[in-house]
Amino acid sequence: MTATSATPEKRTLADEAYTELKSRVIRSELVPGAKLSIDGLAKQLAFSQTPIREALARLESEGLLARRPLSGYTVEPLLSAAEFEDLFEIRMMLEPRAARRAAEARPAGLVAAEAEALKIAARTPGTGADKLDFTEADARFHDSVAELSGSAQLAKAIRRLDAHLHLHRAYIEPESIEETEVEHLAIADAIIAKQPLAAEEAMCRHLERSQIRHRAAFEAARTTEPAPKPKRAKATR
Amino acid sequence: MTATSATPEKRTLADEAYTELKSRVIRSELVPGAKLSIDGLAKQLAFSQTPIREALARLESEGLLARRPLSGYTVEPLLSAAEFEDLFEIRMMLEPRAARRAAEARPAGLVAAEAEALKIAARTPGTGADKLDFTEADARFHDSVAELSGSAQLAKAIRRLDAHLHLHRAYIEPESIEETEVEHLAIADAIIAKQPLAAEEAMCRHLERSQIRHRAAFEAARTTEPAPKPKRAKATR
DNA sequence: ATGCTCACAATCCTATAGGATATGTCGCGA
DNA sequence: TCGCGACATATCCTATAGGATTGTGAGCAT
Repeated sequence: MTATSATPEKRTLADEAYTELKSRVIRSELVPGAKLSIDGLAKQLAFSQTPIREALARLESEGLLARRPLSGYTVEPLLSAAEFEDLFEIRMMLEPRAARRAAEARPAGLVAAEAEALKIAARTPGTGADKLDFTEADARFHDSVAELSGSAQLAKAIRRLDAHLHLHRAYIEPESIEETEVEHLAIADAIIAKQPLAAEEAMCRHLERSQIRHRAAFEAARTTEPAPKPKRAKATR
Repeated sequence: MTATSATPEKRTLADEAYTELKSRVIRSELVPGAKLSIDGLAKQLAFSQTPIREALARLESEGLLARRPLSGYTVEPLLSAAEFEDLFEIRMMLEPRAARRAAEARPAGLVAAEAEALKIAARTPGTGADKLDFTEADARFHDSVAELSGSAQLAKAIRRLDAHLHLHRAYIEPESIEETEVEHLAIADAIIAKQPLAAEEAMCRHLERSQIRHRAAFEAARTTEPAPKPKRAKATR
């Protein structure tokens, strides 16, 4: 879940199914409204129903899927235009504060390693990278800043917005990768230099520009596919 | 989930198990660190393992339980003092804004009904009510304000803080019920009167005072039971 | 007496089959 | 054309069995 997890944790089949299904939703292999059949997925992924059920339950509780009690799971729709704006409004409430707190006094011991890790996280994948790679790198950086805020609650709140998940479902502007990296580095530098106000300000500006960059792509995604209304959403067998 | 859901939705056994277990955690029948045995719970609740697993998966994804892959589920610890302060800091970022937006222009159609509902939600249970009733009433009011903000994203973010859940786990100051109601009514009046700044300010003050009220109880809870360290946490059979 | 190794029991995880119930569709009659 | 009832589908739930892993406790060596 966290980008900084270094433990080689044991992975159960339920975890496997969870990440696989989540990935499919994010990369739009499962479009909004699509129906998910439990034993269909079980056969397809080649393990039994139990781990599938657990994965679906988790995804539902995260808001990616909806469950209608005796009818099955379906994929939740994309963010509306209003929800998109709301999402960034909330990010503007939380993330600049996280950046500020990350730049404020912290135990000065492991700063060197942290600084290094942060600079690395700020980098975006170069040429030849997938769109998804870019989204994930961006998510990792924002997660890192949130973690460095020192507030587990704040980090959790930011993570649960699932901002990058929603953004990638809508689309990505690949030509903005370099801009993003510049802005990330500005934030990272301010944090490392322990300049709280500069970090807060840099995060603010980054979010504003990111919102503008994504808005275009988002509008495009909404208008090009205005809900084809398939009356029989084919179950993913 | 939402306090305003009026649909008589169908409830599966998994839902049943979910609410039952969540209730047990909130009312501290299941203390932090307690171990949850799957087939123990299945026998106790008298249905099979599958719905139990689904309920546990959901609770884990919400952060109430922790899962160690081949060892079972355990109840997550209470908020630490720092996390308690962080939680209120985040609430201060989100909830006053929600109150402001709720007071801003909304479609003027259903205002009468909404205003009535909000005033009702602002009331706290009178004498003879359980502590849990008070917590739930408080949660309902804050949820109502969040919903009235018109931003589904903001409402979701606030809801996912699970603020009242954490507070009730720690304890409640029953003598502060009247103060709470007064403050709630001030917020509700400002919203109904469409005074955004007043509503924001009232929510701010309410949160500040609420933080003070709960802090005492919270400190007490933390000091009176400083983790008894039971080396064999008894599984709830 | 202390520390280490091994075996046992408990528990979790997975897999599979089958019954009960609700949904959605199709066809029939008014 | 519209409403009603039966069928097929799909889901939810149950039950059970076997493989895998963790943690405990006994036994032995030092």
